[in-house]
Amino acid sequence: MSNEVRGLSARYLDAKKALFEKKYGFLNEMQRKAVFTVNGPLLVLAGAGTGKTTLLVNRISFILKYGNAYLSDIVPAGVSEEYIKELESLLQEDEISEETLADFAVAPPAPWQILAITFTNKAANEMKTRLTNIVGESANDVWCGTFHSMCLRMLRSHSKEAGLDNHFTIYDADDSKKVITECMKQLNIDEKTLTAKTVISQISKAKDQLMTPHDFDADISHNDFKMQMISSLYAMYQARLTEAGAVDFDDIIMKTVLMLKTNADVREYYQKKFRYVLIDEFQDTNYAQFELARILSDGYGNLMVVGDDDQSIYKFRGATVENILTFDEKIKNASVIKLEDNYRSTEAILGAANSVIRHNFGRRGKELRACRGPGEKITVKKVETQNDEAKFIVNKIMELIIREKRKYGDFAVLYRVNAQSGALENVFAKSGVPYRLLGGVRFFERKEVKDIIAYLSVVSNGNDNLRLRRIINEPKRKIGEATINQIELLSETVGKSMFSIMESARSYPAVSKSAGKFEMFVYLIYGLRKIAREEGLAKLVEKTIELSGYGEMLRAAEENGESTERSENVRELISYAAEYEHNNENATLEGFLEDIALVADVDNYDASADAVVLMTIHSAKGLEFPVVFLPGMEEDLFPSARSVMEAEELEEERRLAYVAITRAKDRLFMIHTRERLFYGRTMYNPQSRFIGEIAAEYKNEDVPKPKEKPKTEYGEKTRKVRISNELFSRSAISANVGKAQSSVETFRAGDRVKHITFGVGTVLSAKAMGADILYEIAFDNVGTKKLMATYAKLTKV
DNA sequence: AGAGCGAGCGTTTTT
DNA sequence: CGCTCGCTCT
Repeated sequence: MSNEVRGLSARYLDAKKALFEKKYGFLNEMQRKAVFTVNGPLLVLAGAGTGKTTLLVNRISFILKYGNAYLSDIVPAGVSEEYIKELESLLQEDEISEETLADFAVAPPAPWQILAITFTNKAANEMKTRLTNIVGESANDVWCGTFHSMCLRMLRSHSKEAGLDNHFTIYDADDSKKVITECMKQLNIDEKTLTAKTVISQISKAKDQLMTPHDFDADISHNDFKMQMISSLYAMYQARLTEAGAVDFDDIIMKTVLMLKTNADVREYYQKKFRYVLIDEFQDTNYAQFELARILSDGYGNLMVVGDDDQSIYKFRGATVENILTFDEKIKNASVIKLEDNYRSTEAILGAANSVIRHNFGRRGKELRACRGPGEKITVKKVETQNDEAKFIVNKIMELIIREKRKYGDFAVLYRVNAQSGALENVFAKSGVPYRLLGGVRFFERKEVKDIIAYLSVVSNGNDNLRLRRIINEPKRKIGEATINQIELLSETVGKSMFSIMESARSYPAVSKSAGKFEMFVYLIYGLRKIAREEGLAKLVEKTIELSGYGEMLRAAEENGESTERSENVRELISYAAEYEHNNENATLEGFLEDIALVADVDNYDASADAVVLMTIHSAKGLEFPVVFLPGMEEDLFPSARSVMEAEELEEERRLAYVAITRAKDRLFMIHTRERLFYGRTMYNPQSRFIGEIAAEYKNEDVPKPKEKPKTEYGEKTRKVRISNELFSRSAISANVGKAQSSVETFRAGDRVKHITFGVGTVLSAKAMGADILYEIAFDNVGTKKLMATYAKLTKV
């Protein structure tokens, strides 16, 4: 090769890279680097708000369009001086077309050769939507979903290799617990010796470690009495699931990994298939999930993981931060890229977040850099009770809506435990501020919904003994506990499912006298199976509700004055089925049940609704809000009392605080109370240590003024009212306020008024502020408050 | 079989 | 405080 040609090659490669750099100029340098690094293992440490989803979406679309174009040093044969000049001149253009870049494409994969795994359906859907916006419909063929949905897809295609029935049922946490409780009863284990909760978490841990009941039993560290019991329970539990043709959530992952490990054909099939594997939220993965990622990416070795060790908040349910901390030790030749430019929050908020998280040890070490202005300092507010806390939040929201022209949807109230939501909800409900409460009992966990789903499960899988038990006498069919136990006993001795015993009850003397009742039930299921085959899914759900007598039962309950909520929920399930049918051409009952099992919450947070959102900090991960309130910033609540004993747990709490702080874009309020009623007990806790960890320059401590002596003139008793100098006449206010506010009643100083939250009081002053009126009111029981007319909802008394 | 009542207990949660 | 669970009584 002559010197001249080599020079041309270098110039060609430079021009190519420059063109890509320019095309992706909307990303920062590190993001671009992560997009272009498509070969080999890659760890991206992405701090909060550093554009992680943007990166993932663009990396996938880049791979789809150009494959290995950026890194490749292939130079087309006979590349000419003219051609390179043309490329170089393209660089001067404002816009670089995709066609131009497509010429550089090196072996771009088909969409189905890319596997992108997230933790929640929400994240998966967002990724799909954004990907579709860039690459169009081909995004649908990318394997993009949660760990569980992707594994299920593999298990379904290879159910035989995984040792599963064609129609297996998925048991949720509730189902698992029931099975465990049954097993414990059978083994005569008292809940006082060993709680079902402990057993479940141990089994779950074992499955995370890919330990079968056999492995568990063989583990020498499990030789104490308790572990022996757990070991027997694990074996028994697993046998029950197998009989019922069911898998639990952990099984979905474990069985996939074990199948891939033991079956070379299946393994090689997927290893050849997936040229690129991407895993999101890697800090929340467990051992089994890491193994899965490792095996699936072993064909091409293109495994990219993204995460933030500082946001690992799910250790309590089996996540191992070590996965991300030691990724580059475990996976050879891994590149590491850090994203530290934060586009979300103000300097004050980031400063606070950084100063808190710095107190943790064992970090990868990242420091978020602010790309926005300094912003307002964080407000730390101390109040008396949790009721005052809620009122402070509501008032602040109302104030900021007017002062800063914000929408209700801009606000989030994030708390440590769901039990805090009650006091907040009360005040919100009274104030008239629209709010949405996340958490609590989810739609698919409601009893009536689970019951109907249990019917559908039995229709789909007659072996599902647990679900059969659930509905066999719901509504009442006069099949009592004793009878059911006999069926179960027979089922165990004969080795057939409970349903098949019921089918031929007449031939078993022990239960033959109830055979008539069983037949009714069996025919009900037969009938529903026919409907499942011949009519649509929504029809099936509807007829299940009616033919089972469940609908009748609910209607009867309503006539006795019960709320219509349960009927509504059940009907909601019909619409859900109709929607599923609408969205899936070949909708099957099995697919529907699977969807329900994996898509937990239909009332998911909908950012488009203009309402304040109330939720736990855990649920807020991955979300962002212009204004965030953190109530309950007290020791023993946050950090929780249980965590302060153990350094590791305290660090997890601190990461949780970090997540909470970094949700805020513009404003952050931390509130703590002097006293708090919690589980019926009053606690008096000092402010959270996390407030203390925030450097003073980022926070404003709003220390309550030294106990203001209650001024008698504000009191109900004396009826003396201080009249402010700033008082406007009624007409002056109206004039200032204009037409838009005509529905708001106006008041003048001295008027007695009533506010729905604060009660009765006397107007001290009224002042026009733009289109609104600001009232200062001395409430008889609450002291002085300033209220905006648009939200104050005052009435004359 | 089902109502009624008292004891006990209560992080965080997605799939 | 408010829910669930299990026991007892009808």
